Amino acid sequence: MPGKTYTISELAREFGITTRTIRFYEEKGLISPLREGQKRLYSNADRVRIKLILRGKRIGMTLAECVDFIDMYDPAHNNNDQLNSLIEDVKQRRAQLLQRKRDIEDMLAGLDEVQALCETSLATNTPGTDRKKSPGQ
Amino acid sequence: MPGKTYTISELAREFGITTRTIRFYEEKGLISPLREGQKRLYSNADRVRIKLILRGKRIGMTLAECVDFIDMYDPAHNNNDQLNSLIEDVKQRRAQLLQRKRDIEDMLAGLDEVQALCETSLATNTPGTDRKKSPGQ
DNA sequence: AATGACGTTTACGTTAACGTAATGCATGTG
DNA sequence: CACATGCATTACGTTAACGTAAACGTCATT
Repeated sequence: MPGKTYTISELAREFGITTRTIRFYEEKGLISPLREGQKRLYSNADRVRIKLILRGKRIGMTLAECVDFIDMYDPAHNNNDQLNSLIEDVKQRRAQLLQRKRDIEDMLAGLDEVQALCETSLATNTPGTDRKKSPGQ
Repeated sequence: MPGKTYTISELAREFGITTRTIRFYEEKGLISPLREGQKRLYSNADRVRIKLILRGKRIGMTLAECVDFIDMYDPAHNNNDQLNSLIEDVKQRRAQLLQRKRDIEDMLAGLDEVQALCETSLATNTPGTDRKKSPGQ
């Protein structure tokens, strides 16, 4: 089985991005699809890389950071020195991610408060009718 | 008590950003410090806003999104219509944040795998000595 | 043969988020 | 007083991450 392949516009549709974006990622060395003549042919591995890139972007990573992150997965790390430095990288990234996770949890807590305030405000705001300025009680 | 105030460079140091950045945020209407003559005087409220901006940025929000987010907290929402639309906003943002939280958790899981691989690899990689290419077993 | 749907390359344009001078005022300090 | 330090304004420069337009190739329909 040769593995399913994708055209550029298939992937663009799937991920809700433009073909320009995909070509741009290639230009930047983020993906390297095969060619069938002139046309690009994307493997499932390419597809996954794009997915990882978009995931990274959602949490505020630059494309360069995304690459770094993705590169951790492929086994180009032979000797102990490289492995050790990779482990250091992993530690750093984990710390960063945990910070961001805290950020998100704080913001979620903030949203909870806002929503609670809104709802009690709605409840006391002349419930039922809601005309003009709601005259002072 | 008039409340503590800060100079621009105090805040810059505290947050590890440049004064240029702080002035830029003002230029964009993200903060509006008082003036003492020519000099800017930052209140604690200003300080908190900066903190919130930086938190937003860490998880990949644009400055505009940060403003939107921060604005949710101040009670400029009077009538029911505004409150309801605010609640809608909150819902959307919560969904987005939850997505990003999932993204982060997935990435953390990925890091766990990578680290595990590294460590087993280190363990079997001729433990103790580590010279040249470690001849095939 | 023309139309349209897809693909390609090349190249200039755009926006966000600052960086980096250059220049000037005010204040303290040896 | 000369000089350094801190803050200010004005304005041009820069980088990332694409957008957008032009101009062309290739099939399958019509």
